[in-house]
Amino acid sequence: MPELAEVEFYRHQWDCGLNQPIRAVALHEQTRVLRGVDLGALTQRLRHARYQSSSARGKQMLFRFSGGRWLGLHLGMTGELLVQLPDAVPGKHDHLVLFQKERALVFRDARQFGRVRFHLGPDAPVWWTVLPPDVTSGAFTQAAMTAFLNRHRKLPIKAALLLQDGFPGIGNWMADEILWRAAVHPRTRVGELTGNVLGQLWRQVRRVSLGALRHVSPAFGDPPRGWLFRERWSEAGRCPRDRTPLLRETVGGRTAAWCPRCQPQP
DNA sequence: CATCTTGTTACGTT
DNA sequence: AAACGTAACAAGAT
Repeated sequence: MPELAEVEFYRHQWDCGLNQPIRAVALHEQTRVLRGVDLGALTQRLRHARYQSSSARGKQMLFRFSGGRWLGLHLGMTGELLVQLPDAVPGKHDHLVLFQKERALVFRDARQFGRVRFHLGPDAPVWWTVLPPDVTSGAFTQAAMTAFLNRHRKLPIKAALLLQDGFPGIGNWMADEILWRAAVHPRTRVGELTGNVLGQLWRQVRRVSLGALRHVSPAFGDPPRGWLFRERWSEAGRCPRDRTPLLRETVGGRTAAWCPRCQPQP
């Protein structure tokens, strides 16, 4: 499910456990989600540690615990964070559960495309520090975006928007939303985009990201009427602007939905 | 039963 | 060496 706004929603689900110690850790030993993790170290070093803070960069999350313990989480396609009662029994897809006195912090992921990382040390792990700047930050300038796109000139723009090195946190629905607003056909090759269109594209990356954070993150709400989001999932979806029936095809390995009138063939 | 899924990554080819 | 396209991962919904 999660793109940057949904990631923020889930991250805050664990806020109620801030400043409280972990009493016990439960995990599934044979789960894809925990691949590469030292399970013994995670279990023992997280116990008695206090949950201090969290942050998100794109679709990545980092949770900080006392004593230099760091938990990295990625939600994949179906991951979610939730809170249950302290005596909850971990379910089939609850791959990691942190028990506190008054609650259980649960990482659930049915499809197991998500990922857990664990790091010990005074500073954040390297994989975190080398993540690209958020598309909502000052570092994401039009020049920076263009420099990234120049390395992928043969790619359909829809596929380029899904590259996390250049557009961290953008996923399938946000990419379609951005292209619809910028009036760009998803199959347009990056190299075919003109200066004007690149400006539009950059503005819409920002608008859609900020809008998603505002509308979705607080309560997992849907974006308001007028967003492509409300139409793109259904077979009967229509363009919010002119009511033209949307088209859907696979572009860059994912389903793209677009308005053939607002986003004409390149 | 067939097909679909808001994500990455390994691998072979260009 | 990069960039590119596709299969694979796993499980539930339709």
